[in-house]
Amino acid sequence: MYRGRMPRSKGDHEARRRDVSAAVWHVMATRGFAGLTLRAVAAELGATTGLLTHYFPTKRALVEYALDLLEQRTLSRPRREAGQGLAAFRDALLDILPLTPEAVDSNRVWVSSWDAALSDPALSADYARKYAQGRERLRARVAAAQDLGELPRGDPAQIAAGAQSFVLGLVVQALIDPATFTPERQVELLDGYLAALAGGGS
Amino acid sequence: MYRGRMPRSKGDHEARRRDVSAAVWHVMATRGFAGLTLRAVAAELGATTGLLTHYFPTKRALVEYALDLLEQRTLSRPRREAGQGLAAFRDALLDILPLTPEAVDSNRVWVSSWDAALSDPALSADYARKYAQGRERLRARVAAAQDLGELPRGDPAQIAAGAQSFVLGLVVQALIDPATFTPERQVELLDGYLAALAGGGS
DNA sequence: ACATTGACACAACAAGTGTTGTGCAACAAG
DNA sequence: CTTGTTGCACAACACTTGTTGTGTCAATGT
Repeated sequence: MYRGRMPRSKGDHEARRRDVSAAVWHVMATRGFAGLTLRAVAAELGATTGLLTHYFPTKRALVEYALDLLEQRTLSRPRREAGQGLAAFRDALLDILPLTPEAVDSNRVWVSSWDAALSDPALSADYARKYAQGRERLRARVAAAQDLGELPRGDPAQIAAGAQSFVLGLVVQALIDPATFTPERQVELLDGYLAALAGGGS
Repeated sequence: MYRGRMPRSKGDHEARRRDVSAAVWHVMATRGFAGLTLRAVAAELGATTGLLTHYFPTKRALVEYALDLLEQRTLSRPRREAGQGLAAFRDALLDILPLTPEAVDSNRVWVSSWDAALSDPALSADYARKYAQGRERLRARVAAAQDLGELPRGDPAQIAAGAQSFVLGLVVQALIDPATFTPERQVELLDGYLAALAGGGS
């Protein structure tokens, strides 16, 4: 006996894949990477596992697609771009922090996936590449700020790497202890860091 | 038919529990939290799952014991204590970084457990508490450095929180991309950070 | 109107999981 | 030597997991 819901019309294959991926995203954000099971995703979607295997041959393919989509969405999200030089550098760092609920979810997924990434050399290398790209973007902004005289001279790549570490650690702290690391506190800490970089005023 | 190995003599119950926990530790460091299975631990130990259930009623108890032991061992490990003031602050931060293979393993286990911690409010609160303790210890060292005039005035708690974020992010980067973030590079980045804190010299 | 095809539900599968129970060996106490 | 007790192997358990196959509905092309 068939008691399924009305299926989608044809032709929106890719759109449906994104729907599925969104469900994956939500399950990961709430239950963590370890709690990411096909049946949980299906339940989140109000469907069965048959739907999932229809759109993705294997679980790994599903997760990879979801992570790629997350990265792509992260890259194309609306960014702050209020200023130039040091302000632009600050904006880029603020964009990483979990200051909004959506950003919290994204970072949550991110951190959760580290466990799997550290056990899988291929994934690990992929992550290393993505972080290196992020560092390169930061480096360009550091150099621009230096040209404007807003940051002291010094290897911009090293400054970028340090700033990336700083916000990355801040992300982790904010996720684990959101009560202490409120959005205001995060911004405060970041500004303190930038002030120290700029030259040590109080 | 019984073909078991020679069992230990009696009375070393707690010692055997630590052996088991060491195996847990190793499995977590190599296969990640997701790969931590009772049979994997048993195999690592050259035993069966029956041994594990003999010493621990449930898997959760086993993991909790292993994590507690990790924390305890981390707290009681030999620490650098070369100097005072800013040097002591630096030493405390260096102690966190994965500069040695053992420290890499410890941090590896740590990062792996974040996934589970973020999905479990109780664990999450526990981690938040531990991090807060670490911050408090750092705060004391910051204050001491300020008293010596080696660090400029400013809220020592905020400086400690920032430094903790910095090293924490550096830990993650070093684990994911050890080729880029070699021990020397890590120390270099940390010293750059401290130099910026101290007042912005190149 | 009919055939085809895409979109799923549903059930079953093998493999792996944590857990439980039974039983044997070695030690310790009487 | 007997008798308990500890330390563990071994096997079976109920369950969850990813995966596969089959069947049925709705949409589409002809």
